[in-house]
Amino acid sequence: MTEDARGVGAPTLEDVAKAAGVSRATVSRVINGVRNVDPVIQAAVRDAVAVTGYTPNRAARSLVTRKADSIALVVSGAGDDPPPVAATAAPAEATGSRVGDGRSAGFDGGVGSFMTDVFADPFFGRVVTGVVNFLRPQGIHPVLMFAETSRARDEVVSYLRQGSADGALVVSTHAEDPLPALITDAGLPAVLYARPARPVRISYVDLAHQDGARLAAEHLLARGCRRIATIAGPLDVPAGQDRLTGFRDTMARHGHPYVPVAGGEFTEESGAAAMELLLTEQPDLDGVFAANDLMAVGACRVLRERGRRVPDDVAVIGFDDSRAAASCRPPLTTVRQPVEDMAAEMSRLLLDRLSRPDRPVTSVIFEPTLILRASA
Amino acid sequence: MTEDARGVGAPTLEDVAKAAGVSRATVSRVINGVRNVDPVIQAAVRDAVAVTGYTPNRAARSLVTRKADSIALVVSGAGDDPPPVAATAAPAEATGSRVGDGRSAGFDGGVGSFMTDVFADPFFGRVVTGVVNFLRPQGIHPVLMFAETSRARDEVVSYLRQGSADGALVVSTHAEDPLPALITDAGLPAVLYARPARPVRISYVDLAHQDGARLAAEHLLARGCRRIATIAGPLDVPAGQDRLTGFRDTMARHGHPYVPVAGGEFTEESGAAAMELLLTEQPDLDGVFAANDLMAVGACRVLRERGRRVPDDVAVIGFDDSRAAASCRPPLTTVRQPVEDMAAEMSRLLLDRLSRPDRPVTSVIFEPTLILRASA
DNA sequence: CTGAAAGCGCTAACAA
DNA sequence: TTGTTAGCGCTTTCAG
Repeated sequence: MTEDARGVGAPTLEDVAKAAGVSRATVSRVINGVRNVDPVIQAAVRDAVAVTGYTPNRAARSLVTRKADSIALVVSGAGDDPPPVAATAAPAEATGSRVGDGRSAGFDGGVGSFMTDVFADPFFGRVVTGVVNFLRPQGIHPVLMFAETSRARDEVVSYLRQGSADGALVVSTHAEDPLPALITDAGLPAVLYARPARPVRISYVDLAHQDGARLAAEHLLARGCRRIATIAGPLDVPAGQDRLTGFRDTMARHGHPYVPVAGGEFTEESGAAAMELLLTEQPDLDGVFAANDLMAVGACRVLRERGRRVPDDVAVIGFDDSRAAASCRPPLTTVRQPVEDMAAEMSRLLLDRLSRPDRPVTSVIFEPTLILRASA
Repeated sequence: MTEDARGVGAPTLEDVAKAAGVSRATVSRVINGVRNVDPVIQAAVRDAVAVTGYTPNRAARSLVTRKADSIALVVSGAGDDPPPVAATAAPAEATGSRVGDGRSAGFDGGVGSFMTDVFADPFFGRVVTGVVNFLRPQGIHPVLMFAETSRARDEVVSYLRQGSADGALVVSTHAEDPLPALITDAGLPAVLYARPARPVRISYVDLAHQDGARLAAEHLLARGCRRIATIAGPLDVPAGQDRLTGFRDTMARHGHPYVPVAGGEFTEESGAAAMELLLTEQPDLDGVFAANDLMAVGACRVLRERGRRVPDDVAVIGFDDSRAAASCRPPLTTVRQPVEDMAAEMSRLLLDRLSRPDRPVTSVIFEPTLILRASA
């Protein structure tokens, strides 16, 4: 063990200054790359830094710069507070919880459930990938927060107000999510993934969902499908609504005013269930557009189980181009949503706003593209 | 917009003190719940806090307490640095965070791939769930970091040394991962998920993998299976090795000195491939133990495709009791690894160590349990 | 039980 | 170009 547990004796600017025979200010300058420092002195300082093993203290720096050099990555839902459990004024600190046997007692309400659902969807991993890819080179790392209850939301706002993070990247999973409004009302910088269901003056990044759905419809039609149905996502979230609308519009424009629709929840299971329904209503259908890949995978499974060949009997198109699309059997033809790029752009917008707070609220809309694989 | 953009005029202790007609010290006391404060004054202070909308400044607090009230959640690999791009002698220490223009050129090597893989496994989401469930009530939120290259590892160490986080929760994905050693060598507090492949003086939480494998073997045997094979995980990671060893030992003890083994990578695809191999070697097998659920799911798929009924013709047991186990068809009988609880315990150990740095290195081993479902 | 005062380590004027 | 000097907002002795 090499001492220096970041505890007490951690070297400070003062130490380095002394070692280099200059002032604190000078050391600070070279460390922060400020111009106008004699090259010779720069070298001396660098040596001193190396010798002393100096590392700048983030708290001290933040205190004066008023920036945390940190951002929060928030996954937010729309839930209310969990059933007002015990009113046992939480004794601030304290922990305890001798684990023991194993089985999770599932305390703390539905936190686990919310988070489990979040991670079950490949979407979130892609967002993190995009965010980290962009932020890490800038030396900043996201603080992960979940805001599925009103208390959790307050904590997010409070966290930001304390200056623990300079801003937030918010991924909203539900339409009625109050967080975006809470954040902007507090005057805190944030960028959303996807346009908020209710208008809020906040920057966001989104996809032209309708265009994507149009691409799917046109492809199905061009392929010769004539008895086409669709599995929609939740209609209370803009993405679900837009994908359905876009699909219907295009179908109508091409002489198919009526399209059978079954609703799903963006999960594989719900997609399978919807497919069953559709098959009942129209046993001879020859084309299906699912509003996301997970549902398309479920649909494919059901089609196979029902003796339909994909794509020979029924062509299937998904949406997102998530990992599930490529590993599906057959591989899914799908509409690509460049989640990683969008997440990176979201980060860029936030950093931009942080460096120039006067910057106006901006949105960036990405264009989807059709990815051709085997299912259609 | 309601002013107070956490920018300039944020109320400070001073403001609250003034409003309450007391000193800063007193306000600080009530805010931090220190005893010995006149109830009347306490009330007055609380009012003042409410009126002013005061929120303590985290940087200022950290500076004096020397604690960040934050921990890092690190997913680490064993990779080396990406292709030695530019040899631009890295300017010693320094941070400077010279932000660039913005646009992420998708550089930084295969970060995306590493992260994508991480999220593809249901394991990680469970770890996060357990960690957040435990940490959030204490008001602390994890900073997400990936340490798949040597540079990334250095950044993690540096991040901790800067005091940006008080300690680290490390989930290692590879055997040769140098991070645990790097961290302890720097005298920084950390807890690992799973025993390190190479001995390191560091606390960790782990599962009695061998016992789990024994449970699986015994169940298969008790069920009447006699031609049993196993799909192993990567043997360079302790979990993979132990699950195989435990299975083999138990089988041997019960008169089955030879067990066909096919290797997998803990992924569904590799499990499917392994199953194919096994079927070739021993077409009449009637029982399979897969070292994790994902591989078991792949195995089930292949078995079905090859006309075997599960569990009638072949019984299948998985490991982990991940979400995939329950949603598999048929639902998987599996050995449960209480990941969420283990992650919570890991957090508890770290917090414990942080509050009492003298605490000795500790490990907690959880016992697996057999979860009976339909596949065996 | 409360107030006064001394910093924590760093940056950013302002001088020199 | 470099050094001096104020603080940033908070906790924490140490008096009172």
